[in-house]
Amino acid sequence: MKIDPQSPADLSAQIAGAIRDAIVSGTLIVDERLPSEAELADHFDVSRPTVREALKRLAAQSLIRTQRGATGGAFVNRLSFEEAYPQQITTSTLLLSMNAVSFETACEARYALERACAPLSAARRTADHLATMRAEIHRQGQPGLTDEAFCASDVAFHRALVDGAGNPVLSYQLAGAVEAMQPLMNMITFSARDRARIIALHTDIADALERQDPQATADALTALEQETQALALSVFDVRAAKRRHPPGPGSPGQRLLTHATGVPDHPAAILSKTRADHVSKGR
Amino acid sequence: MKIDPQSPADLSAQIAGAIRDAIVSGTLIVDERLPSEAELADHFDVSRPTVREALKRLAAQSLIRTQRGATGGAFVNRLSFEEAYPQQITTSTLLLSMNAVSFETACEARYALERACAPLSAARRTADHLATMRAEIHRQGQPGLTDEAFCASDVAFHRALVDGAGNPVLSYQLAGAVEAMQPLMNMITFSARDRARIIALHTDIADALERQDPQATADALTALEQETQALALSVFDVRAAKRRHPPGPGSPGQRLLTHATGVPDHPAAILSKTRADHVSKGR
DNA sequence: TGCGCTTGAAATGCCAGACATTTAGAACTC
DNA sequence: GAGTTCTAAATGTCTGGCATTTCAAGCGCA
Repeated sequence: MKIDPQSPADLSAQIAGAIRDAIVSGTLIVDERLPSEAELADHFDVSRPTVREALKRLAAQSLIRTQRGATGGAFVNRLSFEEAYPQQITTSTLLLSMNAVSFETACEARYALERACAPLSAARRTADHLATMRAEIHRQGQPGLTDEAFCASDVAFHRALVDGAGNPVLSYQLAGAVEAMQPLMNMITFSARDRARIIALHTDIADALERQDPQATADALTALEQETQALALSVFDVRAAKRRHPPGPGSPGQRLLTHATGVPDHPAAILSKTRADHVSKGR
Repeated sequence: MKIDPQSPADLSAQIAGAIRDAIVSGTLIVDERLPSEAELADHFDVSRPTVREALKRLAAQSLIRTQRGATGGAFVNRLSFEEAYPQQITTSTLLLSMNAVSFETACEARYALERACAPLSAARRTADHLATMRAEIHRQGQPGLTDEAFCASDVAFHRALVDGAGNPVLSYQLAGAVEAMQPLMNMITFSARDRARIIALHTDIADALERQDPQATADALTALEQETQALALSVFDVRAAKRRHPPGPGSPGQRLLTHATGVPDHPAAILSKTRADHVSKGR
């Protein structure tokens, strides 16, 4: 494991990269203890703070965890799905909010991915998954529910659908789509949305899953997608009409959000706070 | 923006979390310059090295970039899909290699996601995408091709299929699946695989996409999935037979890889090296 | 012998101060 | 006005040290 002191890149970045490669390639195995900071500093011929910066970079990606004390040190962390979820969601959220992604594109991707789960979920969903979905549908129908709570329930409903497929890899991959896109889409549409219509479509989905009918499940998801797209279109029309100078045909299209344009339409504060950084200690 | 000096969490982790929240919530907008390290140290009432550790954590997640010199500093980074790709792939690779994910589960997820792209790709694939796929098929048929090169070509083929959907969000979400799972799956199967059979199935896929036939595309993908699953089964059978004491019915099943068991079957060194850490400078 | 306490060592967490390097812009010269 | 030099600001790095946490060995005592 070597670094190049002449490289223009930061030493701490180089060191972090070298250690990361060792972890990814399996040279360092799970729960193995890395050399102490002093030993690493000696090995790479740098100072201890530089090594520490490198280790913090790795800790931020949950590749290592650190423990204080006599038998402490840095250990290769067994990256779990639970740990990876919040990072995935944070990254997906920022990708959508910082880039010129149209609502249509995000919505299309989200439902395409969810439809991929439909046949598996129809085949394997347990009674628990169905019960969760029914409960969320019921909650969504209660009067006085805030928009934020409706949005959260919506996410929980779709999470249950995805988890119903019984495939943790799928659930992980979908987490970014469902948990990041859904709240952003809702922020745009929920002020105008017709809750009764959404609830009816959710009921269609749950019914189809209960019957274990994959085609009906996919069709219901498609209907929900079209409903969402149509709703978004009307929202954008209203907004465009409100502006005195509606954007011409050469305009960049409707951005999904906020930060990219510097003109937030809704605060992003309802996004779940994620703290992907601090790795739980212990083995 | 405040931190709690009494918290058991590292100060640098707390500071990184506070700044991350500000970025995700939009309080700090893209390309905005953060206060200098000295000012941050003063604000949070910590030393400069501690602030630096926090900034390195954020840099490791591509949330900020740093610039040296008179007008330098730390800037909120516009997270691009290109930057997020390698992180996504590294994370997916480690999730698969460090956890007890069965080959069957990973394969199922991978093809479910890819089938989600099929209808979109059938509708929108350009001549370029088709040409890429045909070229990769041709390369796969050349004699003397190493297993690693065949694997790389396989990945390129499926990337073209996914990109054909013309949806950057989908392409990003699929990157983890295709680029991380495919090489791992190939490492298990490529020694035994029947290249001619794979090439025939790839040709079926390309043909279906050329005809813009979504159902045929999905069916061809399903056929490829079944071929892969069957191939994996036979590989596992052979391996089990080679062991003097084959695992009993209560065994944990066939793990996808390597690190989890500490007994690598194949070196993971062919995984593409990713350097998700060092953010390119400049705006 | 066995239990509990003390103490030491090892490791990370944190700090102070300093120097090196890079870079943009101001100031200056021609 | 163009080119050059100088300067200041900021990050990158190092030295050295202290604080804190944690385990384990050693010791005393019953």
